[in-house]
Amino acid sequence: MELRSLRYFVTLAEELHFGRAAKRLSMTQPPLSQAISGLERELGVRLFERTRRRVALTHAGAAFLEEARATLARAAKAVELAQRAERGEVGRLAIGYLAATAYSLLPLVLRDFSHGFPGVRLELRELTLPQQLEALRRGDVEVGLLRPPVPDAELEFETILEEPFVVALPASHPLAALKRVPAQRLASEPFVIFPRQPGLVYHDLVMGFCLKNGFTPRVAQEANQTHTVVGIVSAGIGVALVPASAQKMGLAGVAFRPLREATPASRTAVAWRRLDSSPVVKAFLDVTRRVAKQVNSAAS
Amino acid sequence: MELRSLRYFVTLAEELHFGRAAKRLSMTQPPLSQAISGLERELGVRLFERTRRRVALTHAGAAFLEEARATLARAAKAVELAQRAERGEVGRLAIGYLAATAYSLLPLVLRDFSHGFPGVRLELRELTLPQQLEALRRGDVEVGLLRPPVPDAELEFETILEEPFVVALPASHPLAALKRVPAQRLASEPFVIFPRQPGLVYHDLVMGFCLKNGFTPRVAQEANQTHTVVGIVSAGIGVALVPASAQKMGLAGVAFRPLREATPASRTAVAWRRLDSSPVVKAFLDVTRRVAKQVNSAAS
DNA sequence: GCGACTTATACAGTTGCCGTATCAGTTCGA
DNA sequence: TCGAACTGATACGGCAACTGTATAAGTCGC
Repeated sequence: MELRSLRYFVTLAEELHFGRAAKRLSMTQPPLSQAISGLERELGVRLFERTRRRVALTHAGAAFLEEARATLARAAKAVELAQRAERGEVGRLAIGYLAATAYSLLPLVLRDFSHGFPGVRLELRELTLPQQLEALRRGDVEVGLLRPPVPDAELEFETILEEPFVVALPASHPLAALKRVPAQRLASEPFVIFPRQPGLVYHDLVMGFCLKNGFTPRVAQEANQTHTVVGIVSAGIGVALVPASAQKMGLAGVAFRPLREATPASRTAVAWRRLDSSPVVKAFLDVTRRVAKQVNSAAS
Repeated sequence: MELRSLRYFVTLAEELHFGRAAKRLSMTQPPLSQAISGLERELGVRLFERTRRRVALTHAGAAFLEEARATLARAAKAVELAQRAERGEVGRLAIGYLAATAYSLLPLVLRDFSHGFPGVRLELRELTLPQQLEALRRGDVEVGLLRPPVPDAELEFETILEEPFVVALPASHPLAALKRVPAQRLASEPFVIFPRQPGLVYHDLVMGFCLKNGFTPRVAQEANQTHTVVGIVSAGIGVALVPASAQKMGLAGVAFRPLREATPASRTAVAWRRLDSSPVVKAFLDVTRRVAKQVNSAAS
């Protein structure tokens, strides 16, 4: 049995007239007669009650009509879905992200992506950088929002966002009265700082900045995630240098001030498996780049 | 697009090998290659990732596979359903029945029918005889269990059950002490009787029986349904002659006793529209006849 | 680097679908 | 009552599309 037979059958069932049905099907009446009787023979079921003058559905025909329509609809849906899938408009996408991105980049990307691709089910995993690398390798997530670099030949990444570091101070701290903080004034402050770990550059960036400005920071506390660092600052333990987007966290008890000196860039990147040809991933990367461009231009 | 293409596609998606897929499809490899690339061209979607040596599904192909399988399954279901419909194994059937049959014939018929034809959804309507005739004419029910005769040329009926009348007595009535009641002993009793209505024969049957036995019953109360009559008897208002199957009602406070004399037959019939060619109706009639035959032979 | 393997292409034969012509039966009006 | 119009079925020829055989082209493994 072929879909063509079903299309003929449904049309005839609607018209109950071979001539008109044939016309609607852009064909002549004889082949339609043949096709229908062929279908009946194939099924072993009389679908139409035919006098020489009138056509009516049998009970079996009525039952078949419902299913035939459903079959045709499902076939159309299959085509539609395949085409949308190729354009990356359907499927699922697991996204790994650093807690630090959850307040700035991620929500913007998610808003744009879910708006443009409502057929894609998103799975969100808040993961640290090493967890993300592992998840990407294992295929647990398809893309990750993280800090470059990504030292893995299987993975590819692209820096999408650059922002300066700012000083995070307890709200009551005297330096919070300044509009811009000179680096020198931090020389005697206790620091909350990212730990030195292989693959994590923040420790080196912050240390390098301090050394360049003539002092070695006194480490009061280490923490390896930005939101943890900011939380510790809000508790009054010390000051910290954090990416400017940390201000978006909206945490009470913390003041953020730009530095007078130029800081290194805090970079955010998106990473994916090098071999991944998924159109959903491609679409996500496109959205991410577009959103990041807007964020960058709005910041400058 | 045709189902053949889908069958080819699904098989190839399962084998991921043109040669083996072609073998499973009882064809050679070249036409399969052509059919698949034709399908891809028609959809405008690459379904397979093909190197010269390996075949893999694309993401769009995976999405299409799911729908293609569903489409084929639905098509198979359509065929199955049409064939079962022609055998009367699916559909719906609205049954009208007298309250009197609800305790004896109807449950037996329903049990057998729903067992033999689980695909048929039953709709049950308890209706009086004139209501049933109207419902049958209007097509609200396809079949009816009722009292013959059926005075309508559009309808056909068949008597399926004959049973004697018995006396229904208040449980405390002196005559309840007898094993069989002589008709004469009812001469002075107050009677609960079916009203005289055109098309209803019970009134005439009961009156005829009494007259034949030498008395005219004194009418204490009229009621036009058997279960109402029995209810009134149980309230002590009088005695009544009712079909033997009324005993199945299981109503407290009523005793049933056979009569010493032969009574007219209380007949039950099944009726349907003369033009109705529904296989479901045919199947129901068959079941009804079979069940009635068992009931009749068990009673004699 | 050669052989085996796998998919794509070329070409010819056949099947099967479609259109034209026509038949057969029914309905309706004169 | 008879014929004209209408409707579905059948006959037959043409053509498109599918299938099979033969073969090319590219890849993997030894």
